[in-house]
Amino acid sequence: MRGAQGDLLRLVAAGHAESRAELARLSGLAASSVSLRVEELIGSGLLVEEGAGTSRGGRRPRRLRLSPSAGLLAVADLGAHHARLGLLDLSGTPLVVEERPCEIADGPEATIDWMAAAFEDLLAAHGPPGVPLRGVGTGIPGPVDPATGRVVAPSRMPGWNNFPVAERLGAHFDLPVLVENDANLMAAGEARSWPKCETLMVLKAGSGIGCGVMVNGALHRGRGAAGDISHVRVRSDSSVTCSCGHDDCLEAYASGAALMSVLNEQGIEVRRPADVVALVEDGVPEATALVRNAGRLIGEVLTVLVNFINPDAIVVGGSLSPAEPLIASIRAAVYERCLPLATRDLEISTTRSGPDAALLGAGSLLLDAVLA
Amino acid sequence: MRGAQGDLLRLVAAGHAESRAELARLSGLAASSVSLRVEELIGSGLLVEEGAGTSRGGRRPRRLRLSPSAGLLAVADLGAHHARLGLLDLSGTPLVVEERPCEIADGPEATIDWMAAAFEDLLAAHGPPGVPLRGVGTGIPGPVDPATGRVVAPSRMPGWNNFPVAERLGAHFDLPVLVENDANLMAAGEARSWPKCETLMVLKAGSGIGCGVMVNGALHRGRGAAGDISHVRVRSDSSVTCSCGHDDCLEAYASGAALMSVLNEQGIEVRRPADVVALVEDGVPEATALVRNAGRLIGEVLTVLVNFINPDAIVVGGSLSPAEPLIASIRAAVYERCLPLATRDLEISTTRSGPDAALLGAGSLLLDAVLA
DNA sequence: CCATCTTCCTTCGAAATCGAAGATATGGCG
DNA sequence: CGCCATATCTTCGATTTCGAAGGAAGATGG
Repeated sequence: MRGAQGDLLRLVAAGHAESRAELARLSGLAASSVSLRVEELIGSGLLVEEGAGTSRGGRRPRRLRLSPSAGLLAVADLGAHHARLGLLDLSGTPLVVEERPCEIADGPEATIDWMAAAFEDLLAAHGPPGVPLRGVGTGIPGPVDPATGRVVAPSRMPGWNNFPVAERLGAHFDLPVLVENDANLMAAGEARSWPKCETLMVLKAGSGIGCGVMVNGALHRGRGAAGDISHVRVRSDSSVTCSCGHDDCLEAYASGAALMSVLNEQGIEVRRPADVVALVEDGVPEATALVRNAGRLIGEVLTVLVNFINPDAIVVGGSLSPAEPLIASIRAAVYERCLPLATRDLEISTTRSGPDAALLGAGSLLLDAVLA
Repeated sequence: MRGAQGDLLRLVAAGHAESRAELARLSGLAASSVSLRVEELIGSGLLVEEGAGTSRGGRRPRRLRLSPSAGLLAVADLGAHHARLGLLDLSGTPLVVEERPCEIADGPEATIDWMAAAFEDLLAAHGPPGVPLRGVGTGIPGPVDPATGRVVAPSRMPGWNNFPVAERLGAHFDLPVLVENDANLMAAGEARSWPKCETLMVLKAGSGIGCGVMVNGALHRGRGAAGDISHVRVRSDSSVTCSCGHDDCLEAYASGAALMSVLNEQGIEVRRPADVVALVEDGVPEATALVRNAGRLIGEVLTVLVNFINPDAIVVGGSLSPAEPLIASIRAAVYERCLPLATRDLEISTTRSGPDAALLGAGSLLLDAVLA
């Protein structure tokens, strides 16, 4: 997929362009060059022409789409006790998504080999015959060094520290490989659902607290830990020591794990963050109060970041996100304390991409590698 | 300066490239095309060949520089009671820099007209004859809407709210005009001195507290308030109401103005932030303690941002920055509390560009407009 | 001092890209 | 319905860009 043609494909795949004219506008190439290239791409079976779009006052554009047989991407999102796995076509549309149990504590070798086998599984069961796999990618619940594809100092992944995940996964497939933090993938996935938002913060509120940032339309990786807010010190009366060794980390008060441990101590049995959401929906006051407090603490941290980054939107996802009081108190804290200029057009809402956000994000980022 | 040629000029002007070979590497153009273009640019008097560079194991490169007669930029940095003004050549090198008294409280019309006159002044006195002015720009001690060039909701600039600064300045000069927040300009200026740092936080500690951010080599503007940290709530025993109406803003404790007011209450007379620095250098314990506390508070705020953005460096500038205890306690707070991954290669130090950082930044940003 | 390697830069035919003009298709309006 | 304005897409000659080959200048190492 040599240079300029890859650019055109990417624009179509990412949903930015649907016609030759749009491609010309967005790519900066002359309309005639675009036509030539598109003809070639159609000739080689990567693009297909599909009906006509709506007129904007003149001749209707001929819609372009990636051919469903252009290729497949196999993507995964690893959690502590289960993994979501999916196959996407090159435009990022899911063919299948499954959730399977999987213990990350089994260590990297076992988990990655299991993932490779699961991908083969999905391909055999759902892959249209003759359509080649073009890339594989996975999200990891911990920091990933963007340069090397290694996991770096994860807090809840025993045995994974410094493990070369990308390398191991690449040994199974001779293809472009993507390994990225799960919250970062969520951010990349949500970005497709927020086309007007150049800078976006995506909060993953589950048993941990993660956050991914898109700045100017691109994922901001920093040194691999960018977006981390879980070990920010929060204002609090009591004093709790976090697993990281510091006192009063956000994670120690507002993560799903923290909420669950408090509830369990109070004799209210919960096993997963979703159970907390259920309690809130049932109107159990202890749970509601806890969730509301968590939202306030998270919101106070976001306050600093909103003033600093001025995002266009804050998206809340993760297994705790369906709990209404969570987002309500995040909103309250942010709107109350941030600069008017920063909140004037700021939208704070729950995920538009749903539980597959990370898989979609993996697809989106993989495209860049596959169509390079 | 049509497209591709502008790109080449910009690479030379910004100091990224010094030879045809480097231009070819950085611009992505073929070496032969670069040679052609460079020949034209030399022909039209914008570039000059100047001696030979150092060999990297083969033939020595022929050094390229922007012609001193290619053009001038007039830039300013407005403060509350004075302004720095300068002329730069197109490679951003200052020809003159002057500081003149100037009351921003006189309102936008008077100030901007004064600035225009001062620019004419400088040109008459120091502009080489026949070299055209190619752009003007200024820094403003308040938020600027990047889209319109208007000042938005500034806290200490009576009469400036919503004033179209860029428009008024443009009325004096029919040229590209840049209006930008002063801390943002400082960030753009420092960035040239930190060539290996893709993402950079630049703190301006003066009578106020400002901050500018470069993300992936580009200034991050957000909605015009990006980088604002002055109204972050800090942990504190007492309770102070800030001018913004909220309690316990960083600015109310750690800004130069706040330090000065405390010192004056204690009967130690200070009029400018530099006086505070002098007291610290004289070993006056009240001043040192205050500055150290300010550094700690600032550092605690930076903690959150460092974890989130993972900058490559934090640069401290502004009139308070020469006070050693300030940066020492910022360092202490950040290194103590941030994630190891975020601080591993993080450099925290004082300005490399000195007091002209904002002027240099204005030049750097103006170039993009002038050579577009 | 000479062969060899590296890097810088230019030359020149091949290939890609452009842009102006025109062909095609559609909506709007009298 | 016919005409105009608008937008999409193609054709084709002019221009730009590329890339392979080679010349120029210096480093390296016998």
